[in-house]
Amino acid sequence: MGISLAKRYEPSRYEEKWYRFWEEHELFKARPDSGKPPFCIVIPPPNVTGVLHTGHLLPMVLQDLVIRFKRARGYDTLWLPGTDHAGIATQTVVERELAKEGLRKEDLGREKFVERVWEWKRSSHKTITDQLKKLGAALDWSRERFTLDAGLCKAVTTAFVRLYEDGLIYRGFYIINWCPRCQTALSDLEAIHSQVDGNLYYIKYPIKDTVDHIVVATTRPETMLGDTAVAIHPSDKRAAFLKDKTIVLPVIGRELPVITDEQVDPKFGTGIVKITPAHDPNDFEIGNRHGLPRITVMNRDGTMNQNAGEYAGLDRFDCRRRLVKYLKANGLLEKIEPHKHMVGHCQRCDTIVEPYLSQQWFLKMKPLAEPAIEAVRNGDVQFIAPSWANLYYDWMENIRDWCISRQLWWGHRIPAFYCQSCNETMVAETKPQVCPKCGSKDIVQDEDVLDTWFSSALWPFSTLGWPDDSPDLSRYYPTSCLITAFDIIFFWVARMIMMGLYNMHEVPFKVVYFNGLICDEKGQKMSKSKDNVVDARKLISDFGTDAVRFALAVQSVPGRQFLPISEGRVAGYRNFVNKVWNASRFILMNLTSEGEESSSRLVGDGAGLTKLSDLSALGENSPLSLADRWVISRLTRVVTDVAEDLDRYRFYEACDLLYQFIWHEYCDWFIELAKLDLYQENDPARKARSQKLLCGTLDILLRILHPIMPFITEEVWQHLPKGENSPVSIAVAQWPEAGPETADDQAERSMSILMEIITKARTIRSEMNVSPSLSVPLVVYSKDEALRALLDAHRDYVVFLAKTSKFTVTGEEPDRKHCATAVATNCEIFVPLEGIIDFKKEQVRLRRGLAKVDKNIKSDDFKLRNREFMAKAPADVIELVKRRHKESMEQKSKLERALEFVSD
RNA sequence: GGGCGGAUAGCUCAGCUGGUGAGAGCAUCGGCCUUACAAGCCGGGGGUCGCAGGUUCGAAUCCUGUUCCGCCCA
Repeated sequence: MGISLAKRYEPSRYEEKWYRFWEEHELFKARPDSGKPPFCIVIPPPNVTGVLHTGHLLPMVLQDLVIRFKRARGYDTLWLPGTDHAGIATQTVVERELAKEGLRKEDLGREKFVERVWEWKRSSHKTITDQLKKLGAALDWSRERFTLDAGLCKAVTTAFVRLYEDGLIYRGFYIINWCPRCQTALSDLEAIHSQVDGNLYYIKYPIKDTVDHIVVATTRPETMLGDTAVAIHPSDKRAAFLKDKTIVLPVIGRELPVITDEQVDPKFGTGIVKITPAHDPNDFEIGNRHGLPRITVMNRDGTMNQNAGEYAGLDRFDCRRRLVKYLKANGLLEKIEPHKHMVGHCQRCDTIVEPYLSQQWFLKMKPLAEPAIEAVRNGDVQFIAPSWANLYYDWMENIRDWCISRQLWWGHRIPAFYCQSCNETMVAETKPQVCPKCGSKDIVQDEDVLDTWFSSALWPFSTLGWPDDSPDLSRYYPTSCLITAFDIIFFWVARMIMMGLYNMHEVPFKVVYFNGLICDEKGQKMSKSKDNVVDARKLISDFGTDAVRFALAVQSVPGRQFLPISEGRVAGYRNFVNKVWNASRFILMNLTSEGEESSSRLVGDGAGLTKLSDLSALGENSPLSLADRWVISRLTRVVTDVAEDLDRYRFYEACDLLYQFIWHEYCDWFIELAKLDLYQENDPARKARSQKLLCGTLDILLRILHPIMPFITEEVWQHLPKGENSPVSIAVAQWPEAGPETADDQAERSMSILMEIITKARTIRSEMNVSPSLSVPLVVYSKDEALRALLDAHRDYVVFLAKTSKFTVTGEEPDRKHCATAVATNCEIFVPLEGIIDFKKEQVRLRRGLAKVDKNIKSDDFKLRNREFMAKAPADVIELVKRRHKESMEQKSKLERALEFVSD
C-alpha cells in the first residue's frame, strides 16, 4: 500500500511546523535581484495596543492570499510587515494599566511613562507577530518596521520640515476638539458624533437699562460664562430694535453687544443666539468677523477656570447643573426642552469632547487633496469596489485642515523649537544650537507629539527606506496594492495618497481593495460591551487556520460592508478542509508500494510540478478514459478561472469555484470513477495511469488551493513523491500552466450526459425507497445512436455509480411494465421494480415532472408565437427557444406515456 | 438635513454590461456505517428576486417613485 495519513486532518499537528519550515528556508524574503517583476504589499500596521481580533484577520488573510498567488505567478513578492505605535490608543491602554496600580502618568513623569509604554509595546508586538505567524502570513520579517524606528522617525521629521517650509504646516489658535480625559486635541475624524438626549435651555438675558430681556437657547449653558455677544440674523425683524441695545450676561454681569450675522440660524431656539467664541466653532468664526473677545472658561481637564467666577473649579457638567439651578431660582430660565442632538465623543475613551480654543499645529489640506482626488479619478489609484471612490471624493472635496499636534507623551515629538529669549519658532530636523534671530542658546523643543496618522500617512515609503535613497524604495514603490478595511479610508488611505504624491510624486499604491468589517452572525458589529466578540484565537485553535482563512475569503465580495462570522460557519469550512485531506489520503494510500512504481506522481519533465499537458500525455501509454479527459478539461478551466478571479480580487468567486469543483466534481465523480481503474487487477498500465493522474491532478489542485489554505496543502504536497528538481515547498511552487490545448468540450459534454442519466437513476432509486445497498436493473432507451454508443462504452460508470445489476441500453421500446421512469435528454430511463414499485408514488413523481415541463412549454410557446419576439430577438436566442421547446414537447409525451403505465 | 449602499430560498450571501425554466454554503426532509471522508455518501423539498409603476419582444438585472435597513458626512 501507499502512504497513509490520519483519518482526520488535525491542524495543530502541522501548522506550526510548516510556518517554521517556511521561515527557516526564508521563502518569504523578497528577492530584488531575482530578475522577476516586483509585487509589493505593505501591511496595514496593527496598533501595538494589544492583540489582533477577528476583524484584523480578514485583510491579513486576503493579503497573504494575494502574495502567495502572485509569488506562484512568477513575481518577486514583498509583503512588508510592521506595527504602529498608535499614539493615543496605546497611551490610553497603558494609562488604564497604570490606573489598576492606582497611578496616573503624571506620577511617573514623561520619561518613565514612555518607558512603560515601550514595555507594553514589546509584549503586544510579540503577541501580534505570533498571531500573524499562526495565520500563515507570508511576511518578509527581515524588513519589519515600527513607526517609531529611527528610520521612520527621520521620515516624519523630514516630511514635517518640508511641509512647513512649503507653507503647508502652520501653528495657530483655533477651536479644536478637545478630550478632557485624554487631555489632548483630536482631529475632526477622532471626534465621533453620536446622538445624545440633551436639553435645550432657554435663558433670559436682561437688556441693559430696561426691564426687558431677550431669550437665547443653548444646549451647553455652562459656556454662557464665556459669552461675548448675542447675535441675530440680519433679516430678523427684531434686529432693528436690538441693534443699539446692550445685553447683560447673567451671573457674570458682562455687557454684551448685539450683532447681526448671516451665519445665525433663525430657526434655532428663539432665533437669537449667544456667542461664545472660545467654545464653539461657529461662534469662533462669527467672533472673528466682529472682532469679539475670546474668553475661555474651562481648564484642560474639563473643569471651569477663573473666568467662570463662582463656578471656577467645578467640572463642566456639575457647573451646568448648578448654573441651571441658579438660573431657575432667579427667574432667568424660561424653559427647558428635551433636545436630541449630535455630540462629539472621543474615539478612544468615549468622553464628550469639548470644542476648545487652543494653540495647535495644522496641516493645510486643500493643496494636498487636489492631486490626490485626481489620482483616483484618472485611475492611477484604483479602488475596489469602485463605489468607495464616491465616499473618498466627498470627503476630499470638503476637506478641512488637519490638526496634527497632540498633547501626548507617546509619539513623534514635533520638530519645532522655540527660543526662550525672543519667542522665535524654528522648525528643523535637529535642534538648532543658537537662535538665528537673537543668538540665544536657550532653545526648547515643542512638548507635543504628532497625530499617529501623520506617520501612518508616510508608511508606504517610509518603510521602504525614505527619505534615504534605498534600493527597496526604487524597486517596490509605488507598491502594488493595499488591502484594508473601508472604515479607515479617510484616516489612512486618503492621507497616504496625499503624502505619497507630495513626498514621492507618485501614488503609494495602484490598487486599494477595501475589505468589509467582521461582525457577529446576527450582523452586529463586534464589541466587548455586546459580548459578541468572536475570539480569533479560539476559532483558529478549534477549527484550524485554513478553515478560518477560507471562511473569511469566501465571504469577500468587493463592496460588501459586513461579513458575519460564526463558529458554525467556520466549522463548515473545516469540513471542506477535511474533505481535501481525505481525498488526498485516498490518493496517497492507493499509490503502489515502494519500489514497484516509485514515481507514481511523476509525469512530464523533472521539474517536479505537473502540467496539464503532462496529464494529457499520459494517454500515450494507456488511453485516457472519458473521466480522465473530463477532469483534465475541467481542471484546465478551473486553474484559469481561479487565476483570473484572484487577479481581479474576486475572492468569493475563486473560493466558491474551488469548493464546488473539488467537492462536487473532483471528489464526487472523478475519484469515484478512478476506483474502477485502481481496483481492477488485470491491467497494470491502466492502474498506473490512474495513479499518476490522481497524483498529478492533486498536485495541481493543491497548488491552486495553496494561497487560500497554505497549511494543509503544504502538508499533503510534501507527501507526494518528488522529482529531482522539485521546489522545496509548495509555497514557492509555480502556478499550474493551463492552455486551451487541454480543454476538451466533447469530453465535458459526454460526461454531463452520463452524469445526468446516473443522477436520474439514483433519484428513482431514492424516491422508490430502493436500499442503497441493493443493486437493481436499469434500462436506458434512446433513439439516439450516438447516445447509446456512449452509454455502451461507459457501462462500467453507470453500473458502478448507479448501483446497477443489469444494465440494458436499447433502441427498441422496452417492456415498461412495473418500471419507474425518468426522462432525460434524448432518452428514457427505466428501473424495473417488480413488486417494489409504488404506483401512487410514481404517479406523483411523474406528474411533478410533467407540471414543470408544461410550464416551460407554455412560456416557450408564448415566445414563439409572439411576432415581435420572432422579429426582434437575436437569432441564437430564437434558435435556443425552438430547440428547447422541441425537447420539452418530447419529454412531455414521454412522461405522459409513462404515466399511462402506472395509472390504473 | 445631504450623500452612498442594500432589500433574492429558513439563515448568510452570489448573480445585476437585460435572453439557456434564478445559484451556492449552511439549515431542513428522506434513505444509507457503500473499506478516502458520518467533519461523510445518495436523493429530495424550498424563492411570483421589498412594493408600485415604466422602458423592452423579453427585467432579479435598466429607469422613476415608494417603504424599510445599514453606513458616511453635516
